[in-house]
Amino acid sequence: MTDVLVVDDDRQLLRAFRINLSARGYRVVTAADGATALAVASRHPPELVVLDLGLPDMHGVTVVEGLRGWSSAPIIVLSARHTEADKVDALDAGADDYVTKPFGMDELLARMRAALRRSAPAPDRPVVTTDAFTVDLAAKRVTTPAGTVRLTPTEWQLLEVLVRQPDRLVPHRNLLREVWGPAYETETNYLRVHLANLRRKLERDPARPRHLVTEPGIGYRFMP
Amino acid sequence: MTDVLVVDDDRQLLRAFRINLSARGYRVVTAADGATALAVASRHPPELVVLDLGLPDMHGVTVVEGLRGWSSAPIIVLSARHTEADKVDALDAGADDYVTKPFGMDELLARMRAALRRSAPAPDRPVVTTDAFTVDLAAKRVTTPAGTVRLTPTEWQLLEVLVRQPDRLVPHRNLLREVWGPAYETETNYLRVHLANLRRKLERDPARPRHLVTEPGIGYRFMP
DNA sequence: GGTTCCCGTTAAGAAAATGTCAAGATTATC
DNA sequence: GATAATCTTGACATTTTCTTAACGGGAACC
Repeated sequence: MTDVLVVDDDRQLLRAFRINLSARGYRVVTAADGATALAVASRHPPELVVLDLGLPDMHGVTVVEGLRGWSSAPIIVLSARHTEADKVDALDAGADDYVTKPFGMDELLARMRAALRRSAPAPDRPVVTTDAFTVDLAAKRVTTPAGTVRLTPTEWQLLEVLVRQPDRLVPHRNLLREVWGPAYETETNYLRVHLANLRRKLERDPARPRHLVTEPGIGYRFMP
Repeated sequence: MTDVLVVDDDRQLLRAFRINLSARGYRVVTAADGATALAVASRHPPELVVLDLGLPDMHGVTVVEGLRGWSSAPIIVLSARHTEADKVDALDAGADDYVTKPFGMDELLARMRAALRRSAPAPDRPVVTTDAFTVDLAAKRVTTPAGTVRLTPTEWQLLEVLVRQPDRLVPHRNLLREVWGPAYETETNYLRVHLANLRRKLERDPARPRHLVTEPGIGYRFMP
């Protein structure tokens, strides 16, 4: 089952999408504006995004950039604007396709299949292993030498953001924004507490973390 | 240099493509019908194909299928036909995008970039290397022959300002302003201390810096 | 030869960030 | 609606980083 996020402020259209896509075996999540789209996406990472550029709260290209910061899922942009400049902007921001309204549902479905086919050879690995634990992002499972570990929802989101970008230093702000939302960008307490919990569950020696590393004053880093 | 195969029976259009794409750094190969397209492609495998569906000798979809038999290069289809069925057929045959004529060259170029981006194997990050260390600004990682080095926040900011302008002399004032703020433009002490720390961590012989060079009385310079 | 200026080095105290813990609040689950 | 699980919040000890000041060396200049 493929997770699809549909972002549009037209409730009518959202309903049509939900019906059409569900009937074809997609699991559909919807959002009516850019902010909730980004929040929903980070909470529930989609495998494909259908994004209307005309959103009430922010420019669609901003949403594309926000998603591309951490996700490589294909993004199909919908828009009523036909000018070349609009298309070039959206595509260069990281969108995979640009469909102008009005469009046929069959065409959009075909474009979705093409985008998914192309992204299928998976730029992001489903499983990541270290010498202390193994993370299966698709199955949402973590195993250590001691056995399977239970993670809370927040712990999962944190771990996912870090694991999706191995060796990369993720600033506090990014972590907080992607897990808790833009309003919590200063709550570094949360990070300390939940990172500590993650370490206690995953690291061989939680007092000396080797895979979930602190970079004081900046953020955290996952090292395989 | 990216190899592009353009298939179209319109000589005029082929000429336009050759000029436009060559000017943007693509290496262009052309074919006027399906048979020669397949022959040329197998002899000289392209990294992207622009394919007009209206060919004199065979149906464009047949060409798509022929290419997909062995190549996974992105295929962008051009067509004068707007019906949904045509688009669905071409996309489901393995095409990555479907552009209807008439189209703008800027849009097509943007779609080519998007397709190539998606088919690219590894999104290589921009890194700066010297013979003593390597800086990955995106991941915030520095590696030396001895291994990875940990930098403090101010050390990172300093290094970033310098590395972003290779070979360029950055005055004290600029460094201080960008790292500490406009109120600290005279605190050259800070520079001495933190530059020394950077050198100790990065330079082969910190007493004789070869990459983080002092320009007495003026500022500092990063030399790759 | 001495003075001055600029720079590198060092170390100690101040400041800031982090890890840890536990209790209360919230949410989920049955 | 009760119970369990999870999250938030605040306090405190610890670690890391930054600031600050002092000292010495080297080059330019008188």
